Amino acid sequence: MELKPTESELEILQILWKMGKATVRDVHEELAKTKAAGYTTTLKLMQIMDEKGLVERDTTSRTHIYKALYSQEKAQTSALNKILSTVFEGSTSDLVIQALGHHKASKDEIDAIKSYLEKFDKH
Amino acid sequence: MELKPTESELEILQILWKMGKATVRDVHEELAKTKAAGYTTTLKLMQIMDEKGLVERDTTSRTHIYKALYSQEKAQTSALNKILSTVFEGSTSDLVIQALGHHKASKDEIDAIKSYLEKFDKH
DNA sequence: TTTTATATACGAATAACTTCGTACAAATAT
DNA sequence: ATATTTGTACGAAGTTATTCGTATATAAAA
Repeated sequence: MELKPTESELEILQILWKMGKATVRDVHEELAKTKAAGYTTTLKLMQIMDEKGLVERDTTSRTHIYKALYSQEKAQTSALNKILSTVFEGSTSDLVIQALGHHKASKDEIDAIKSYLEKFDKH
Repeated sequence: MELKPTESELEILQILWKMGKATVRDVHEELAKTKAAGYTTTLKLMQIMDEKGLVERDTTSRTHIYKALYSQEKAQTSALNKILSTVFEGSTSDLVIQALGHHKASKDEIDAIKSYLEKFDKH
């Protein structure tokens, strides 16, 4: 089960995560807002994603309805694992501190992280 | 200045970050430990990286000496930016919490993060 | 000195990913 | 009814990245 979305596939997944269910046209129009691409290009990509099992589609109607099978959380975990091993030498704390340092989180975000960290004291 | 390392180039950069300075053979032997690849493949990649400005090389001797110009920190920032926008919808706290949740940090790491967070209270 | 090992350069084959054109079927509009 | 629009399927061209073979030069070994 070698299922790792490519760059373009990830763009489509992002839209599917937001929309839940969507047609090729839905996705394509959303995509067109930020990127120039032909309709059949999007179609082809989504067909490939279906073959790979990244999405599933309901083909009962002429216009197929797609939804993501590869979840956002799976993508998050995979992305974190990858950069941890390739650029952070496995150090979670380095990653976290870098993230906090360069992408200034809001007060609320900081609080959310602090309260999350409390869990680690609770045992 | 469009300088973004590819997957293979990143593997080589990782080795250069560790070694500081290295020859093609140095890098290739290190690479061979985890991956099968011909010597000239590594050579070619490193030549391309030189053209791109990802590395620089001293060519005064027959055996060229390479070192990374693209720093590990730059790679870290770039990697974080990318996954923040592609899979974390820009939420640093989501990223941090996911990172802490799935890759259990050691007590020391948690402490390092906590003390880092104190800075955010200091104003 | 002659062979052998090791180095770079570079063209080209291969592979992976992306994009598009065309064919054709079904739905909608005229 | 006929034309137009909208949909899928699919082959293939285009692009980018990766891999490798061969030529050639230098250094080291025999």
